[in-house]
Amino acid sequence: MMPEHILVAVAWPYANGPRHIGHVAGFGVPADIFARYHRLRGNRVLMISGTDEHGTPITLVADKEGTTPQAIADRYNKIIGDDLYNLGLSYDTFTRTTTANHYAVTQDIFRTLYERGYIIRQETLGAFSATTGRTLPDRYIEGTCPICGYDEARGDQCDNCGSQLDPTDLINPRSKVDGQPPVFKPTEHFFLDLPAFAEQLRAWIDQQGHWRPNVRNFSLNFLKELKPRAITRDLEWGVPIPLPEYSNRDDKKIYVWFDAVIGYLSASIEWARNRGEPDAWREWWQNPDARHFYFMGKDNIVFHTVIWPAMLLGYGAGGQFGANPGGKYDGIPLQLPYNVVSSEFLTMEGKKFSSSRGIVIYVNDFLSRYDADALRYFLTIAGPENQDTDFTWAEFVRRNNDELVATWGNLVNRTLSNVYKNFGSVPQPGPLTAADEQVLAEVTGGIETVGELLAAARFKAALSEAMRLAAQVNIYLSEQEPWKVIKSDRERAATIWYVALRCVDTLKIIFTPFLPFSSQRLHEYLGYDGYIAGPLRFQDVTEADGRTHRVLTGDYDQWSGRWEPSALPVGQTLRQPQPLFKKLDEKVVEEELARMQSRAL
RNA sequence: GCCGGGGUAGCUCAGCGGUAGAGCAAACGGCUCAUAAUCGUUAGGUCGCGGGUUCGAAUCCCGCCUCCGGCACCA
Repeated sequence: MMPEHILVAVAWPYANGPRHIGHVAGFGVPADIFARYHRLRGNRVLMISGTDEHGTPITLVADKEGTTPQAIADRYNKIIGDDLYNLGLSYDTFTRTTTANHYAVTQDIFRTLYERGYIIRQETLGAFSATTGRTLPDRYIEGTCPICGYDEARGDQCDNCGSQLDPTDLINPRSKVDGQPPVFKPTEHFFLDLPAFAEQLRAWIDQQGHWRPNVRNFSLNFLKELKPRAITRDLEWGVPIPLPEYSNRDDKKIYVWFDAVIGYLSASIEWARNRGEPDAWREWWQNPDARHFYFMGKDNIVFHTVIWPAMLLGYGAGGQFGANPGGKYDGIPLQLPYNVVSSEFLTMEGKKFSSSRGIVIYVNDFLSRYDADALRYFLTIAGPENQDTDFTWAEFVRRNNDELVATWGNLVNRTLSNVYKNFGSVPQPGPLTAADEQVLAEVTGGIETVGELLAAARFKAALSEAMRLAAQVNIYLSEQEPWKVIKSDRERAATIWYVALRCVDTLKIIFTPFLPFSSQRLHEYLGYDGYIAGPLRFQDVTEADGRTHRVLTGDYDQWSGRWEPSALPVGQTLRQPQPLFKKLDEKVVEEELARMQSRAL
């Protein structure tokens, strides 16, 4: 089978603070499982993302700390990058939106859309901060609701009566940031002409029968009331507008969302350049057979199903980057998303995550006490794949101890301990019985069944099936009782343990996308060398302007793992095994709840 | 308010037109190689409420209750 080109496009974490486990549950972990699976299958995967570093919230954090937006972005780019590395998220390129490359690609898309008439100018009445002169987004304006009299209504809606509002509707409007009344004045903005693409988008989305129904329905509905959308803001922090009259102005920039989605393309271009093959990204973006999978939370659906596709349609095969005169992909437009995999939300002990109220567990804090695979297991088996789900410490401990440790960890440990102690290497089997053949066939079948579920982005079902297969091997061992058999018939015991080892070795591959760290350790206990999948590394990239930034990447071409059944050689020497996972004390629940309580004070 | 998605065993969830399912928790039993891990058996639900379509409805339709999300300048 020809290797497929798969683009795994992961939502860009916003760099105004550390990210909590809800963020990585929604897109990071699922996307990584998907990417790892496809790499094991031998497909050519390009997994890209980065930190999203423009926009109002970062400027507010900077103001509060008396520093620059760039300093804030630098700090959280580092923390978030470290988190993703520690979680084993195997990005080909995890970069950032403040690179010269990203600015160039963003401006190319803006300029191309503008020249083709898809970006139009319009004057609007904007709200500005009286103290800083910057745009005050509707959400940052508070006042009394003209309908119900609630005095903490926001500029976009009243949380008390639910009415849709304009900031100018509010009685006694004031900035949420400094309490001053906002200044309203006319300002020119650029609008993306979304209605120009409405029919094309509708026809395209109609054909996407493989999308999750909520994604498709929601997007089609969104198309019904499509209006031009402002893509600039009165802000000094952002990508400059690439038009002569704005080149020297520092008060109007491209809106963060417009540049953030372009990151999928700019990061791909950066990946190719860093690799020394500047046109390599075209194999994913202009190859008609490539498939693009986007992973994000449900709040971001329309940016990926409507707005970004509209931008891509408008850009087509043009611009400075898209054009490939005389090249292999001359005149071929950029690819639209193949699937948009949206997750629901994770809640924390029954409540919404809230940094300000202390209802939160940050990724780095979590990983300082617990293993990445334990978190990856929980977020996959109990995560918000199809509906909102709740993270509780009690459930985390229970799933870790009763499922991960007891079923899979114990199967590995009892098998390796027995074989290591009694044989030291993979034993030579005698003739296989029907029971032996059956368990081998069932586990081998998992390569197919779990693989199909992974390809369909049904991660919860895929991991459940893998766990069921591990339980099947535990049943097999209970029935065969090799620890008894060895006392009278060493050859038969050797056969049983050989079968169990083969099953464990196949399950190791099946579990690798979900649990890469423990699978690697198991790989070594089984006597193999090299990396089954990994490792990740950081790379420092210096651009033409002399600035340097750090990119998370990895040498994934070197992976030795293949999505195939075990071919464990008889006689291979095992290494001394250790338990794969840590059993957690029940006291962890109380400790963590107390920790959360103290943060809330 | 409008749009979308949920409400199924004590808990977490799967099923989405053809005799109610899984894991965990519970009760009992087996095993003791393994991180007291494991294996088996049992028990447990008028599938949010009310109507309708159908030979047959968790599953389709209508209404209602309730929870979550989105609603265009939060990202």
